[in-house]
Amino acid sequence: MTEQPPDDTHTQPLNRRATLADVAALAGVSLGSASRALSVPEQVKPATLKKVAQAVAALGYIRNGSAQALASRRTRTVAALYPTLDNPIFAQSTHSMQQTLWSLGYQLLIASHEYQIDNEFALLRATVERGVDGLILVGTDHSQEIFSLLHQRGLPYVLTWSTDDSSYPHCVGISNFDAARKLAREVIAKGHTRIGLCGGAIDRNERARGRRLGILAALKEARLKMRKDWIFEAPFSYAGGRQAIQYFWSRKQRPTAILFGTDLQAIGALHQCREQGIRVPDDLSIIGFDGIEEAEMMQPALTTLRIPAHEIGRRAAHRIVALIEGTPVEPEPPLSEMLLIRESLGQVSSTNQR
Amino acid sequence: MTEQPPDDTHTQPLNRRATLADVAALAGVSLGSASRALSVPEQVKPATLKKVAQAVAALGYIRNGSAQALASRRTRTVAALYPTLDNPIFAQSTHSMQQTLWSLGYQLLIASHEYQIDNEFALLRATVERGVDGLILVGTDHSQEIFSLLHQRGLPYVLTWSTDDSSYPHCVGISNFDAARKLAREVIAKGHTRIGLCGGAIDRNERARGRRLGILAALKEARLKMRKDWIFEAPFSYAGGRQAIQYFWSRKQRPTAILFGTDLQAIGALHQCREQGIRVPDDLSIIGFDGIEEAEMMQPALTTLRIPAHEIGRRAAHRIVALIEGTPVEPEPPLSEMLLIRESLGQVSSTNQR
DNA sequence: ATGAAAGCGCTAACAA
DNA sequence: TTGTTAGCGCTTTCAT
Repeated sequence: MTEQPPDDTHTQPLNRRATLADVAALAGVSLGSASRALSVPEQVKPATLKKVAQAVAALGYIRNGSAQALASRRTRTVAALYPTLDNPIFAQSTHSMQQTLWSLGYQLLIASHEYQIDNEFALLRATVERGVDGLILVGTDHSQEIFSLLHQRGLPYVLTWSTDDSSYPHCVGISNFDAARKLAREVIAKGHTRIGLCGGAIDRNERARGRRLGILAALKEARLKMRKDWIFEAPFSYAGGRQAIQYFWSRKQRPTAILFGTDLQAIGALHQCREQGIRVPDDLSIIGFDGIEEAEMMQPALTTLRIPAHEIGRRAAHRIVALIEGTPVEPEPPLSEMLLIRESLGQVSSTNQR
Repeated sequence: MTEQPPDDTHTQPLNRRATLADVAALAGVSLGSASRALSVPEQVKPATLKKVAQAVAALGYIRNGSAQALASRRTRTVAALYPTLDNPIFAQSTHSMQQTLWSLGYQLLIASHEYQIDNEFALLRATVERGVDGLILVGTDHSQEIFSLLHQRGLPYVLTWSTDDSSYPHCVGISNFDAARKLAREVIAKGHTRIGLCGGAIDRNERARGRRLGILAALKEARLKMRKDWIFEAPFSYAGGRQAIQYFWSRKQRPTAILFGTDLQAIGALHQCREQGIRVPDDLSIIGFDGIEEAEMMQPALTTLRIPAHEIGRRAAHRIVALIEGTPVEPEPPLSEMLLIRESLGQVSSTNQR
């Protein structure tokens, strides 16, 4: 009798992690069938399916995603690259994006470069290296390197948040220019003529640029001019807004209204006004941009413009999956923002006509 | 003369994506040397290194992470599983976690189950399948399934946010029980005897549980009793806090102070009080928990307790890498929280002694 | 519907 | 220090 190598497969647990080959062996089918049972069950006979399922359960088998990705050249993962996650407006879109992708059978890989815009390429490179089937980027203004890499690798991508400065058909967002102009017109309609502006860095950020230009356009329409020293640049944070108030209030000439690039800044500004005893909106009107929930909670409540962040997340998710899977998609219809006129924007009265 | 297959390597770009073999060929070295040049450059002669680097640049070569992971069984990726990203306190820790991991050569994969706690296992499974070297979880209270999977796969993990209810040596967080008791003592010290509590669901959430128990302990010490109908459970959101105020103010007996499970709820409550004309802190004191930046911006400013979210992110990142790489680590020293006593907590006066 | 077998692109052990 | 080579665990033709 020939000496047989021991075959423990059916009698005791493996001392190593179960592979698909183990599953196949235990189920008494070939490796190919086991693979198909998991990936394309409709091509497999129910009986086979059942045997495989039992073996999977018995072994506690979990697919090795790396091997699967290597063999199939697909990862079923989409990456979203954000400037930061520290702004509630981005966190909002993340949520619906993840839910939607999950429901479509994809995972979401989230990363952020924290406004170190030069890191964006490094981040993208690392993400591509790790392996993703598609990307969702924030904004339309990215370095040439980035687009080159994307094209060179044939990676589908969706641009989100804005449609400004781009003719790419897969932009899911609003026109920041139009939105900001609309908001500025409201401010002007309240009688303001002395209007300041606090934006963020506009380098590689067409959102900040579009907002600034939209405001300037509205002023121009109304034959108002923007003083150079009433354009202030600050970080996109509460602290940035505080700095802006300190800056404007240290000037000899002060505006009666300030339009901020983000709600985060505007809320910081509101807080700083309280510290300095500046009455809002009597002494100064403050206007945000984004429409985060916190804006409504402030005292006075912040006037702002709501960006449909959840809708952006949802649509971007559907779109990137369509691009990955080659489903035809129409060019994206524009999304619409909503004005939220609240207490922090006041009518100009004799009080602040100095 | 034998017919030779054309060798375009040196003359024209490849029509397919470059592999490490292409790099090696172009550099005139072996596959192994090329691999080492990228992974363990210190083991390679500078001249070789240079040739490989040039070939990489010339071909625009990017490593295939899946293949690398398959061959090496390491992904250099850590996943962090959050309940939600829609709370600024989590977004904060995410930031420092990512920075730290990146600096240590790891990528961060972020996912959240949005308080669908039953999804946590599915999320973990998908994450493990995709391939990660280690995990960072929020909280100590997870299902048995989760710990089983982690142990079965030999995956290192760190538990964050709290040290309550766990003897696991790799917990990076605070004692929610102690912290909440400390906070409640402050409230009692201000003369409050009629104290309400608004927490969140305590199922699979030892943080919510610890906070509730800490408050009850402080009351007991002071020989105060907690009325059953003054314990209200609401979602961890602004809306949840609003509901709580509606609930408490519809009771015949009302508390003079309410302790909330999170700042999000407390801020929603502050807002609802304004809506209903309830004066804070004259009619009611409101106390939060977390110490998010927004707490300070409110009018009145919210009394709360700061959780060192950034520190948690940083330490968890260092720790998980140490566990992955087998570096010895001490058990985690406890982190400390900080009381932030602000306007929303008032002294009890005759006014609210009904 | 299933089986056999050839890779996917890389790492790591081994030999030189 | 470098080259050679055998896998890593899976998918996917191609037969059957």
